[in-house]
Amino acid sequence: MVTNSRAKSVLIGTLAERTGVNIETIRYYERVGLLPSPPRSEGRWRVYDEEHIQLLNFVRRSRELGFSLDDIRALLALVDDGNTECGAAKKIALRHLADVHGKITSLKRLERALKNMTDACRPGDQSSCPIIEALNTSAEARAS
Amino acid sequence: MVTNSRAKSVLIGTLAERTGVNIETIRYYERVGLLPSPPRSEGRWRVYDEEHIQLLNFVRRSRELGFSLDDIRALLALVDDGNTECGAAKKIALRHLADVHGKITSLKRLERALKNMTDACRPGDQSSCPIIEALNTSAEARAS
DNA sequence: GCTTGCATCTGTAGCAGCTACAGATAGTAG
DNA sequence: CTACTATCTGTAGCTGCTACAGATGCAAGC
Repeated sequence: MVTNSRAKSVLIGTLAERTGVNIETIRYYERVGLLPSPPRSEGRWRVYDEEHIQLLNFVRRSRELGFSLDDIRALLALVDDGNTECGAAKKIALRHLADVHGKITSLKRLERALKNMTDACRPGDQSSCPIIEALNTSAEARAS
Repeated sequence: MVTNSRAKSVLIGTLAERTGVNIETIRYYERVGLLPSPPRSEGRWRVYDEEHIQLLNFVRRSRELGFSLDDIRALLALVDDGNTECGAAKKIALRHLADVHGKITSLKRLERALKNMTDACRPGDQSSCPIIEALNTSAEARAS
């Protein structure tokens, strides 16, 4: 028994509300092939159903985890293929994890350097600004 | 005694080499008002001197520390004013530091979430992929 | 039927911070 | 004079949206 008649369909505004994704962003995702083009009403309005909502939620959560649109396309392709074998998905996630880890490492380095600079700077206490000094001094000079 | 004659001037290619900044990037910085327009040769080629090299090095190091071009513009304005009082520079640096710190915090959260996902995923070990599951499951469901 | 008022439509441009290319000159070495 | 390289300008592309303008769609009230 097909339950088509019970699948309540919604317009883009409702989809946006339900998923917390901006309307313009939804259209953007469709344009770049991340979401399928939904059927249109007589007046050419996009009409979405439950499946679209699930799909967009998947995309939103992936974005919240920082996956690139390319990664998400790949993950969605795996889902579409009914691929339950984890290998490919794990590979994508691990690569992303390594990327995030690398970003954290370099941001921490940055944080330390900035903290050193700002700690050295005590306004009113001296005549020259160590921040400006640091930026004016060559890396080689600072290393020595 | 003016030592103008001893200031060796260089073309953009040499400036790029000396500072490690891409030629196109140098022209871009000039276009967006980060660097002053240098004098031109007869044939309309940009001619730089020592001061330009110093300036571009300042910009490069600031970029390496993650300052935005807007921040760098502000820092350069302080230098130009001969402002040796640290207050303004420190404010800029502290704001940036807070920004970096915030980024680290949210990336760490991300890292943990990703690690949980990938740890749960043992390819070949089970029938459904926990990564895909996680992305398919609503945040509310996961929280409960 | 007609108007009001909102939702949605398409297409385009903007954000940061570059990077890359095409096609035109400038300058130099042989 | 010819090659060859350097530089020039102007424009478009990258990621992931976001914001507009101007044109329609559509339901409700009068």
